[in-house]
Formats: sequence, structure tokens, C-alpha cells
Amino acid sequence: MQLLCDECNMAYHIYCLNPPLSKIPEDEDWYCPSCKNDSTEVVKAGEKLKQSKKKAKMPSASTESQRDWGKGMACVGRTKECTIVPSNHYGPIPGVPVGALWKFRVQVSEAGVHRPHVGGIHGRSNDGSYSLVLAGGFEDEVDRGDEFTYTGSGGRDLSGNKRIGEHSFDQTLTHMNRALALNCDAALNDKDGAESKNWRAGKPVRVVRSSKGRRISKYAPEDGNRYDGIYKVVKYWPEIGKCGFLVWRYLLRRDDLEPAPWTAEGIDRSKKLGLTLQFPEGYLEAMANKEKKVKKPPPTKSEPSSPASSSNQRGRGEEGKGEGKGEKEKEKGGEAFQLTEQQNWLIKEDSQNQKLWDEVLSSIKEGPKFLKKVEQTFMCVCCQELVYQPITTACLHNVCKSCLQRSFRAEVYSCPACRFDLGKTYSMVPNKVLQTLLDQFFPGYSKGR
DNA sequence: GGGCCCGCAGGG
DNA sequence: CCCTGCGGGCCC
Repeated sequence: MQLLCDECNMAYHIYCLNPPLSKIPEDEDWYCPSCKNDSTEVVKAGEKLKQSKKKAKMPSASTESQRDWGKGMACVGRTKECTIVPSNHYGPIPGVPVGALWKFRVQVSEAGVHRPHVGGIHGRSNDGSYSLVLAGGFEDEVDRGDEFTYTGSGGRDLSGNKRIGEHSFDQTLTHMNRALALNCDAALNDKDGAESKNWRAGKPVRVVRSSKGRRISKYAPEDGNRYDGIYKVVKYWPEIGKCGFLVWRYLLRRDDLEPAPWTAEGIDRSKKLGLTLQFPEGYLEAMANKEKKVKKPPPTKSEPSSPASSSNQRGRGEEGKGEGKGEKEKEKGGEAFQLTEQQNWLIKEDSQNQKLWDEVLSSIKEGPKFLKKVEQTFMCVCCQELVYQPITTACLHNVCKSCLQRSFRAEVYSCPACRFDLGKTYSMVPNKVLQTLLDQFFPGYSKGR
């Protein structure tokens, strides 16, 4: 079910593509969305630059607002996309633990936990709902942590290109409201609502709590958006809300083995997993730079004011003192990661992974982030951990030897990343060079594996 | 601190 | 294509 891009070699599920494909295309070459060139969009020699059709239709084309909407997290697009599961996936996202915390909604979307940037409910009206965000949008909602009421969408006046607005009409059990109702294990009833006799049998909903919910809930995180686990729809019903119009109300109840983040057990677990508020890549650095430029800081006192200092990464001893040299190295804030001569040599030696290393090395100036990048790049698609005794396949993916062996024992003889047929008799020789490098970057990581 | 209103993603 | 939307930065 995966396609390999003939340009960048990345793997794509056919059902994750937009639009999804129902089968592997028969053309010889296939290019992924980011590599594909649309010949009608290519500006040929002598041609004028074309105005994008879409852009021309957007409000910004007609209004003369001077405001720069391109900056900030309100209007940016995704920089990555969750492709390990399809967008209509029910249940947890593999690798995302309860308690995971992101500053902005766009990051939650990138993680695949809740894909809409603004909408509170993600679902399909003829299938069900996959996730929702609790952000205190309705003051008459109740949150008891393991149980909460939620309100449908719609009924608001969105004129003036708004995203949320005054209530001005009744909600209906359509679109996302219908989707969420379908999660309840009971026959759909768009008149009176319905209650499940066996609430656990309903479809699972991923629930995210936003710090905005603090105004009505003490279970909301202090900052950002937190994944709180799986809930089920116990019942739903129509009622006249405080807003004076009919709203659809839902009762959700937690059904997750992972402890809730606010329990002692959950707090402990978050600590153990090192879950901290995540910011978009480069965001804190950009903010810090901005402050410098705009405010012209008198760095007299110690420095608890910098927003960067409250963050997750242990960017040790940032700041430094001399402005002297390293003009380029400064721009990202941290110090460049230092590779030893041997490591440089080993990386060159790992020619099979040259492309991956090139990409990893591009972030070497970002200090601590470099290791993160290494970790991401050399994660095993099977166990979602750093590859151990890595087999670099003929199709240039890296998988743990034991994971590949497990696959072969199940008589699946293809690459777990791209389904390239490796053949029953494939000889699994671990990539020693890569193993050496990973052992140096992450001392002791392979203990007990 | 409250209002304005943008691009983007998703469903249909 | 069109419609929807429990964000979020900037201006007042």
C-alpha cells in the first residue's frame, strides 16, 4: 500500500495521498506531492509569472490591508504531516503518549492527533469522529476530567470571514455533529439524541485539552494543547444552551489504559517520558531574535525573561559572551554540534545512508537539535525506536535486525518501510558503521535490547 | 484586553 | 469546487 517517490525516494501510503489512490498507479514513474511539477504551473522561458488562481480568489487579494498575515502561527501551514496512519484513523497515534503537549494547534495537526487547525471536532459525517479539542468554547460545558460534556459546532454567524462568532441560529446534527454522534454505540437519532447501553463499545475519540479551557475546567493544561487519551461517547442530546439557541450536547467518558495526565500516576509518567511543552521548530529562536531586534535588551539582570529559557531543550549555556566570530553559527541560537574526526569519517563511510546523513548534517548548526534529528531519521518504523543492529535495506531504509527477523518469521519478506520485496533469502547484515555512530551519539541506548 | 479577520486543512 | 471552523497575531 506504499508508493516510493521516484524523485526523493520517500514512501507514501496510497490512501494517505490527497486525493488518495485506490491502487498503485501503472505509470512507470510516480512523484510525491512535494516533488511533482505541474506543467501548467511551470513558468517557461519568455513567459510571465502567473498569478495563482487560488490566491487571486482569497480575501487578501481584494482587500488592501497592509497587515502581514504570513507571520505567526495563526496563518502558517503545516511543515510536516502525519503519514503513519490515515487521517480517518481511530484510536491513539502510534508513538504519541498521553500527556504529549504542544504549544499550537498546527503542531497537534502535524502530529496527527487532531488534524483540523481550527475546528473542534474532526470526523466524517458518514463514519464517525476521530478527535476533538476541549478549549472552553462553551461556558455551560462541564469537565470532570474522566468525564465531560461537549458541544457541537455550527449555529454561529461567521460572516466577515470569521472562524468563530456570535450564536445566531440552532445547531443541527449534521457534518461534524453527526460524526461525533456516530461514535455513540446506539442507533442514530437526530431528533432526541441517544444513549448507549454499553458506552465502551462506541468508537474511540482522541481528546485534546487546550489551555484555553482553563476558564471553565481545572483539568486544562497551564499552557498549550495536551493529548489526554481516548474517550467514548456515552450519550448525546439536543438542548437550549446558555447562548439561547439549540445546541447538540455530548457526554464523553474516558476509556484509556494510559493514566490521565492530571493523576499522580500520570504526572509521574509524563516526568519519566520527559514530556514537555513542544514548540514549532525554530520558533523560540525566532522569538528570541525578534525580542533582541525590537526591544534592544539591556541584559543587566540574570535573565529569566527570555521566553526561550522556559523551554524543553537543554540548550546548555546558550548566549555565550563574545559576539566575535561565528556569525552564521549564531543565527540559530545554540552552539553547533561538534563531530569528532572519526565521526565525520564514519558518516562518509556510511555511503548507503548518504542522503539521510546529508539531511541530518544540515541541522548540525542547531546544536542539541542535531541529535533529535539523528534520532528521528534513524527511527525504526517497526518499533518506533532508534534502530538497533540496523539493517540498511536495498531500498535504503533502516530497520532493526530483530524487527526485520520478526517480519520474516511472519513470512513477510518485504521492507517494512516501503514494501519493497527483499526476497525470502535476504541476508541481514547489520550496518556496523551506522551502529557505531548511533552508539556514540546515544551512549547505552541499546542496553537491554 | 477586546475585536478584527487572515491562510490553511478538512469534509462533502 | 464550496463550505466550515473551540486559532492566533496584531491593531486599537
